[in-house]
Amino acid sequence: MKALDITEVAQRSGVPASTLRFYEEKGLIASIGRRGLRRVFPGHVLEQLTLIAAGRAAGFSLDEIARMFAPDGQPDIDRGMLSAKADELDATIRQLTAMRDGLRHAAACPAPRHLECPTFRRILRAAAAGRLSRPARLTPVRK
Amino acid sequence: MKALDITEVAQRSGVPASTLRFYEEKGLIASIGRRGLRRVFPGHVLEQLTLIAAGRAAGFSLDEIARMFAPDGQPDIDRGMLSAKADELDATIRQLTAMRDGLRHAAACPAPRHLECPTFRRILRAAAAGRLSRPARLTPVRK
DNA sequence: ATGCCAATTCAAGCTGACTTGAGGTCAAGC
DNA sequence: GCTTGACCTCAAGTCAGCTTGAATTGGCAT
Repeated sequence: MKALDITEVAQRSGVPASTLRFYEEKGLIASIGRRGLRRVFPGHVLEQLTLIAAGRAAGFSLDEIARMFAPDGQPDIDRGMLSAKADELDATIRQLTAMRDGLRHAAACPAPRHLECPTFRRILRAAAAGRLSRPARLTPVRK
Repeated sequence: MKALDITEVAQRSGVPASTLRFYEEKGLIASIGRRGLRRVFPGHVLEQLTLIAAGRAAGFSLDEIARMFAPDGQPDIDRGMLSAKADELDATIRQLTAMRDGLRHAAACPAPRHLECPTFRRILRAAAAGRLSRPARLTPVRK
């Protein structure tokens, strides 16, 4: 796979150069040299970046993601960790679903005080019940 | 509903007093007076805290929660906004569901390299494609 | 050989949601 | 009336994940 300099990586991946440098510093990706001042990355860095984005989307921290890569950049994913995360996501999904239903109900319910509406209270309980553990951040809030 | 001082609220809700003060400063909850130095809150603050927790669980920021609910816990903003939020949550839920399925697959898949597994790649694409919108944070990382 | 321009380094700053610490105050118990 | 202890205020610190700014460097075109 062809080598790409940092600007090309930034353009193709949509990840800002500053973030690429930051990720390199953190050990999430590795450059294979320089072209003048410019970092040069191996072509597969693009897939790594996709993986990183997906991991972030699933709620992994950068540190956790870093732990998933072997030193050579090959994914070395702990399967137990993956299913643990899947379980976490399941809990999150249930919670979000309850919240969504709560919001829909609140939007439709004519009761003057939602906290007194039994349906809303039931939904609240459900939403508050399971404790999630990690953010599922997405949309890098790129403006 | 009976008034509670800050310590009682903290004990019953599990929310630290420092956080209660912080929430009050932010306008998310309101005290109704003092008993000596101590803030006194109306009894329904407990339900408001539940609502706040649920909102945080669903990925709303404190500011958003403040905007969605009047200080008394009544949904304040127009119903259109509430259903818009519900729609947002729906998108997030679909995304997380795809991600969860991806993780489960990765945990089970015997392929030596996930990046070479077609299913995993498809899931990666899906995860990278749809952009979630918000974090779903919970478990206040209370140690 | 001389500039230009973009990339580099390093430190500092930013946002969100709190927590922590220093120093002050108040009601209550002895 | 004095000590005690919990709460008070206000400022500063923390953590993650980046971004921004200042000063520097190096390839490329003239």
